[in-house]
Amino acid sequence: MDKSTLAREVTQLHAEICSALADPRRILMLYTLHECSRNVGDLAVEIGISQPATSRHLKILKQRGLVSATRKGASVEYALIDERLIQALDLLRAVLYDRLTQRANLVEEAANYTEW
Amino acid sequence: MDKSTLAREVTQLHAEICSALADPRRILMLYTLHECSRNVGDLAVEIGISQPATSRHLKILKQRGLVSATRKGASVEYALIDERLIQALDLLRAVLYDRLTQRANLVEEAANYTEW
DNA sequence: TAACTTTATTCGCATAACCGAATATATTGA
DNA sequence: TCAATATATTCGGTTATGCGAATAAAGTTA
Repeated sequence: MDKSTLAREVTQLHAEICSALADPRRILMLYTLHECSRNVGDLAVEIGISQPATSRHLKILKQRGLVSATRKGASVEYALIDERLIQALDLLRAVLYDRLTQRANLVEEAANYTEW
Repeated sequence: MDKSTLAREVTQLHAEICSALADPRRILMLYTLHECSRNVGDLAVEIGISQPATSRHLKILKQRGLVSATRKGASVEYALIDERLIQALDLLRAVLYDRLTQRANLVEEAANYTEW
């Protein structure tokens, strides 16, 4: 594998990590697991989705190396792998907030905007 | 709109930003635009994809508020909106590198692994 | 206006992602 | 082993995303 092929592979993996983040439930899961590790059932209740859906989302996060899974008796405890995932999410959220704030200011300034 | 509805909306937008990052070409575009702003044609050459594909990817990045577009005569110059997007991408790439390095070390340590 | 350059969009299609429902697997404890 | 609990997977169908090819639209210059 030559250098540019390697770079392409890494960028592909980079995109796969991002696509693991590209779902609101999975983002909530990561923030929730950042508080503390949890098993599937508790996480399902916390996020408000079904057990199979929770399990499938966790599988995706695990495949991409974002969470770890440890069996604890009958249940499986999932944990956030790396604090930097939260840092990255926070940065993106900050960009988002700036965008919303900016838009809100425009609305204030121009009262003829009735919806946005 | 109540508080939890708002939170859900924001998380949805958060996920939409992440999904804008969930493609290797778009990641390359953001890193490329971080060097300097470019028009569509130059970016297409740099990334190595067609002009229509480039335009479509840029449309997605623009819709999600990640790049800006400024017409400069016949061409349109695209620019990165926010440095923090690169910081976020770098953090995710660092997590990825750690994962790859860790895996490589395991391979070194256990010579009976022939593929990974 | 006509020819040219640059960018954006549409169309038809293929693939990937996601869901609910049902079911399978794993673990514990009686 | 059997019942109960916890987790994971499969199935079928829907929606979202991506592409190339063709075409439209916008801007420039003669």
